[in-house]
Amino acid sequence: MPGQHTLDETESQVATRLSGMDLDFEAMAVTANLFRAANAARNQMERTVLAKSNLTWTGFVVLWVAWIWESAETREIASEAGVSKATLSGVLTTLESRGLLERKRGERDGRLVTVELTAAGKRLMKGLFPEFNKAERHVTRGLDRTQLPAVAEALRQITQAARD
Amino acid sequence: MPGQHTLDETESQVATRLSGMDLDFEAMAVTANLFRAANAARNQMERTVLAKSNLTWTGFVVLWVAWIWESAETREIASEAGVSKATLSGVLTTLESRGLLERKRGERDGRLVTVELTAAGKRLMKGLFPEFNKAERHVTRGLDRTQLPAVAEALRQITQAARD
DNA sequence: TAAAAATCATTCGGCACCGAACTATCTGCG
DNA sequence: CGCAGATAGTTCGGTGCCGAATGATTTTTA
Repeated sequence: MPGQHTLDETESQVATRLSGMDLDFEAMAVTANLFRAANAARNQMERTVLAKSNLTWTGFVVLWVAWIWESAETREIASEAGVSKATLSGVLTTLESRGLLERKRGERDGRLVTVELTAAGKRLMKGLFPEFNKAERHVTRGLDRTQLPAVAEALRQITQAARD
Repeated sequence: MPGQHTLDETESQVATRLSGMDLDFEAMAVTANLFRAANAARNQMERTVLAKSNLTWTGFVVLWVAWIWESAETREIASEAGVSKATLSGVLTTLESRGLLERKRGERDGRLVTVELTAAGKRLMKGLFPEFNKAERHVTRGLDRTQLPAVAEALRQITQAARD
């Protein structure tokens, strides 16, 4: 019964299947595991932390950005959250309809919209974020604490490089 | 003009805003940068490599898994690709309608479906993958080559930990 | 061996997600 | 001033994405 492959099996199958091609296997291993890790961590946190508050991942990230910055312009939120402005527009509508945040037209510049959490939104984040952080600790528990800053830094480098 | 914050600005704002709370800031930095990096890399690769073949990220990953394993069962593809079987079902329908792969009912077990690339699918992957790998090299170019294996290993640890 | 339980894939409803087209507003240059 | 071009956000159409419910097949159990 095939079915489930381990990470090692997958990587060795990759090496066999692609041998002879002129490829950068080390870069491949980094990106492949980057996506696997991000996916696994996201799914884990959605199930264990976000589901009970009926929040999607992106909804949470949007609330988080607005919370951290007290008040934020939409283009800024889109950039921080890593979604397009089209997506953000829909997500904001959802969150606004649930009373978690408010849109405000810019006064000085009528094109801009700033977003601010409502009291309910702030309350939610205040209760939720410590739990979220516990999950963050959980998914990083396999790493030496001393190497955490180096891993974070490596990921920052990837982010920079991917922005061209 | 606020608008765009750098990574450093964001992280220092986070530290200020959350100071006093009992949080694991190092774990937070790792996961926050994990999602940023994965998102940035994915968007980059979608735009530069996948868009011209009119493939979505998930479509590409699904093709990739089936290509690497010659032929794969759907539950296996879903697991490797990091999507639910519900999502996979739709994606397979899309890719099948474009003639890139074929579904085959299991003969021994009638519940199973195996997926195999068509000739067109194999041709596409053969041409596309080297380009994809160039993009992988591109997004990791900010890292020391000597540290690549260690970064890949750290990401494997996160994947493991997130699978509970 | 018939009925119950398990396993696998698909369908369904609802939100997320994007690029492209559109509307509204602002800025700069003549 | 006035209009061309830039910039911000929303809308639109089509896919991805998930959990829950469903349908189909196999395995287990009584």
